[in-house]
Amino acid sequence: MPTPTRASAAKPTLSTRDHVLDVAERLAQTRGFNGFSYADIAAELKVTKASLHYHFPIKTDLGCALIERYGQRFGAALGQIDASGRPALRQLESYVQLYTDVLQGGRLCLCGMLAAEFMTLAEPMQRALRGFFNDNEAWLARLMESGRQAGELSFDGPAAEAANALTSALEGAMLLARSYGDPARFVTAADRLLRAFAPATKDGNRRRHSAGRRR
Amino acid sequence: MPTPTRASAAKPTLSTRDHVLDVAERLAQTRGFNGFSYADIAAELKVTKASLHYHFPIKTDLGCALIERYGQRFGAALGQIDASGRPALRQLESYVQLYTDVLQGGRLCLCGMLAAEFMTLAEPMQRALRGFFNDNEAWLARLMESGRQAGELSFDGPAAEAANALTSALEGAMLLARSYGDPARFVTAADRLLRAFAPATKDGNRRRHSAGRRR
DNA sequence: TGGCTAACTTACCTACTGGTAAGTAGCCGA
DNA sequence: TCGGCTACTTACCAGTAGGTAAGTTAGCCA
Repeated sequence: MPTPTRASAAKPTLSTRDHVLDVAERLAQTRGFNGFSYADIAAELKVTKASLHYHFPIKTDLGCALIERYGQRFGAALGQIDASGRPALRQLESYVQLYTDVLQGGRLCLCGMLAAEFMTLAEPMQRALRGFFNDNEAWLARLMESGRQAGELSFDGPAAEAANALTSALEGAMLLARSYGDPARFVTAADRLLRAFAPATKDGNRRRHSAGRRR
Repeated sequence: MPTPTRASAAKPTLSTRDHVLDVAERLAQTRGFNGFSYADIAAELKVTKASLHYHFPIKTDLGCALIERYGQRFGAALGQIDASGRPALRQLESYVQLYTDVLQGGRLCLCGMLAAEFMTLAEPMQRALRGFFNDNEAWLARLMESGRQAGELSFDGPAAEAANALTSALEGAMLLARSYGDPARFVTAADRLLRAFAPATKDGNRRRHSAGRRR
């Protein structure tokens, strides 16, 4: 399969390398980075291990590429939420929906999974991982702070702390929900979290938001 | 080292087997269950791999023993919290402190770590893991429900859901805090969570609890 | 004192791990 | 048409994984 005629559009070949990343990503999100081998990917794509090493000389290269691509996609999704211009609480719901979608595909957040394996990862992967969480938290904190200022969200303390707490809680909820094979567990926990950020109503209660399916 | 004269007290030998579990536990909590091998334990204890296989024929046996012992210790700690007879919010703080202590030792919760690796674990370990989370959630739900009835805690919805959400959030907060090598991140997130369960005061705000060190 | 058992060790096995070296097939631009 | 490049393959490799078989040693009990 020698570069399938490089199609019409862009420059990069958009082929084997991407397929490798797709498979590796799925394996990493379900079994962990230490839970799959080059041989697993090779078997699935019906190529040789050596061909994988051509694209990603050592496994750390593969891991870094995985985090980078995941981070870019995630960033793009956040950009879309931004662009929607909806109220902050709705944007927060969309943010949570990102996690729900991943879990419903039987996966964990790639970076949550890698965080568990953190101590076994080479330093470049550790750095990339922290970068992902930093970007994520920065975006969330910005949303939350502006939401609070607009009176659309309510919480106390620094927005960065609230953002970190929310991300952490979502990562943990994915972990536990998958152990029970029950994504609904995640949705329930996530709803509860979101409710805590809804602004108080006149009677002093917090607004109860959509009990049903969003989106 | 043939059964060190079976000492004075109890029946089991309280020796190599326990040392093996100690080392395996630490490795599992730092590197994950797939992140260490029999050889790692053997090297550290200066015994042969085969001797480990004598105590735990296959790795799944070791894993199950790990979860069982961890669950018993955790259960005992919960029993002590129960027995303290302190107000529910204080008990909740003690519960959180259990997690803080683990993290400060550079470790993750054993079962949180195993939850990440869930899909790679043999069925007996998966069952044992769900058992741990069930027990944990049942204890927490009981505490929270009775705390709510006593007016010492405030939250809405089923106590079991609140319990699941709290445990999930703590597990996730450990994960992220360790990636940053910064246990304070965990403490901050945990404080925020606890605050959400404190009963409302007359002025409609939630009581701000001890910003400093508990315990 | 002689056999039984617990707790090992020595020596080995197969499968798989990440990784490499050297070759090759097809395209592409000069 | 020829050299060079990309994207592979074949054929390896050493190290490590989990696991086993068979022996050894020391205490314990009858």
